[in-house]
Amino acid sequence: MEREGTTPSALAGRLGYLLGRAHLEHRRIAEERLAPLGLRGKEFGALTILATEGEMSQQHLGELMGVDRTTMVAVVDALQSAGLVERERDPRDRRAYALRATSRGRRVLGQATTAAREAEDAFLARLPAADRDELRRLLAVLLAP
Amino acid sequence: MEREGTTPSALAGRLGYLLGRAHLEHRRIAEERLAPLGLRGKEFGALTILATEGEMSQQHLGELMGVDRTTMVAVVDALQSAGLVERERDPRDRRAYALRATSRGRRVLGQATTAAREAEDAFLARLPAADRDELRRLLAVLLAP
DNA sequence: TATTGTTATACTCTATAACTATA
DNA sequence: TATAGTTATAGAGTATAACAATA
Repeated sequence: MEREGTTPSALAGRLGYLLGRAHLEHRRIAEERLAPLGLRGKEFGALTILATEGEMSQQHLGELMGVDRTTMVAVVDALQSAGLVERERDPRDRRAYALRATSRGRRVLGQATTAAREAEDAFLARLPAADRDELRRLLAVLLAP
Repeated sequence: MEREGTTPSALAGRLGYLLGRAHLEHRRIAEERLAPLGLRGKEFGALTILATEGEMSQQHLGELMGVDRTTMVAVVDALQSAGLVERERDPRDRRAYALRATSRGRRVLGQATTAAREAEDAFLARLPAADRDELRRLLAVLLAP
């Protein structure tokens, strides 16, 4: 897709169209704000999970994110090159890594979290606060297991 | 992405994550229901616009959909091969087409619209009716011009 | 000169298959 | 045998550049 444009009335009520456009537009804003920190969206998500939930394998991290393990290699490569995540072998299973956010990773994550919140606020600017929470709630219900 | 899985608590409130997962899941269901009719999501969207708003050029159709004109070529090719859309030159500007849904196109669109509504219902199954409308309303506000 | 549709091409994203090292 | 990580590779999907026909 190329531009934002206006919603054609024929698609105005189509959920797929609305979700697709909203997702694309939010991602555009979020990637723009994360770029100065050297982070892509997936890297930010991975760093968030590692900092919040502690050490885990690449495979498990990928499962939590809904990303294939082959895709996770490049994501963790990027985080490691930037010094935000460390790869250590898990002593209980030396096939797997114990991935860990570095202190620098936690510091950058703090800035990235602020940037992400600003991106959300920019994207949600047209909605009053109550509606923002309602949108999050509705989406969370749809994705609940 | 590969599977559905559960939402990791660290990302549960992240709008980008919620929108991305919701969009992906809805598209999965919708493409599944449209496939028996020989339609992809974009083809369904293009056919809907043409049937609703009348003849227009490929360029204009692409702009309404938020899709590049080079991408529209294959979309319209598919619709034309299936006999759902006709390409005629616009007599007022012979560089452009006047794209038109055929009667067969309108007939298939009727079935496809039913399939799309069923897909939306399946996706929204967890939400009461009032919340479904609310979700659509909130997304529409965010995308308003 | 500019624009519509087209093609060739390249780039991004992601998954499948096959490898290695461990289990 | 099976699994974690890796690589090579292939397939979508989409965009950029260049072209022909028309304006």
